[in-house]
Amino acid sequence: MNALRADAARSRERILEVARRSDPKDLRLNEIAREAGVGVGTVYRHFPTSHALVEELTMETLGRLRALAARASADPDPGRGFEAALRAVVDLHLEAGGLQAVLLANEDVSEEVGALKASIFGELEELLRRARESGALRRDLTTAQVERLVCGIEHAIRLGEPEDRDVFVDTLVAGLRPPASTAAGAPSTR
Amino acid sequence: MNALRADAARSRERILEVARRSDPKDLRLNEIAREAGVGVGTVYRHFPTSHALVEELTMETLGRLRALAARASADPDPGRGFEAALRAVVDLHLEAGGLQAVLLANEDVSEEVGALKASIFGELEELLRRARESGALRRDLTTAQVERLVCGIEHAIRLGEPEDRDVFVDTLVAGLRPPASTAAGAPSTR
DNA sequence: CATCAATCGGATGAACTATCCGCTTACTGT
DNA sequence: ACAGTAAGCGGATAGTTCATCCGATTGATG
Repeated sequence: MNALRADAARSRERILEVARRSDPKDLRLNEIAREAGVGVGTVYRHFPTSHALVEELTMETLGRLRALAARASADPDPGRGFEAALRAVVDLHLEAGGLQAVLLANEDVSEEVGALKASIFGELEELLRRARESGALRRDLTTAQVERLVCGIEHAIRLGEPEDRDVFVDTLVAGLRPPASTAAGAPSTR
Repeated sequence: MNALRADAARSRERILEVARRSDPKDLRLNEIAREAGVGVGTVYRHFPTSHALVEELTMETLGRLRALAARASADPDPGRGFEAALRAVVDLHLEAGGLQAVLLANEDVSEEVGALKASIFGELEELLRRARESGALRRDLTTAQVERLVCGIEHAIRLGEPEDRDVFVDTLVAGLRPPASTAAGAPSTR
């Protein structure tokens, strides 16, 4: 279907290569065009929006996120799986600056991205459901809300030094546990 | 010292009035000039940077923040004072969009703002110190870090609906408590 | 009311976005 | 090998917003 012409594929690669070195939160398409030795029109042909470009840059990260969610879901201990996933997800956010924008967007440019996101959210929904049932996660938080809290922590870490990461994530993890948590006991609905 | 000329004072007021209606995170000085019926140069004369304008807009909020910190410090129960302050501070952040930028800036345009901030931070430092000692706050978090976490929560709330506020703040509050809080020696006054 | 420093206004240039369209080029079939 | 053609390319360009500069204006002062 998408038999890209040879020169087009080359341009696309050039653009992506340059874009990868740029800040995903502040992509200047014209500047990228110049650095990639390509016309502005070419960039806009391949990526009509800077968000489209961010999506493309984030694809690989999305793949890793899905794998990570699957692995966490497979953990026999939902609480442990959940916490591990949480930490890994925060790391992913910190590595890939565009992840937050891609995950939060409710409209996706690329269908591939949309499908990946749906798959990821499905997996996470299931993971969190089990975490809630096992008493590892507050019952009054939806998956979408947890996602936003992760974005908040990402924001907080970016405001300061990377060294904040561990304490901040610890803080988040602790905050997500049910209040008045009694170790491993039954969730006892408060 | 600052005997502002009559017309200058008038312009200044006009500008501030218009600016108060704008989004503090996205001030367009040229647009404000137009709406205020004033030349662009006039705006830039009074506020050389959009940050300077934000500072001015945030002055009142800073005053409220200081009062709030003082009140919390006066609470005989440091834990309760701390938690109350935390909730109020988050509210302040949500009301005044520019607060985060002003608090996080390490260089202040206005000396008045600098002095206010210093006073506030001093008060908060003391409040948090007592909170830590009383076991209401993790010992491995500095005041600056807590401030960043508050900014993170603000970010998370803004990503979604305002209804998230209460749960999110609960989450933060819970996360800030010392880990393994085995109620041992917990001074809780309830 | 003459003087002048403070203030004003907006023309202006720089930076960036995003579109449009004539020119060029890689593929296809013969 | 080569002509035909659709896909792709490049960059001129119009539209924005930012921030500066400076000649014209005006409020304060003696």
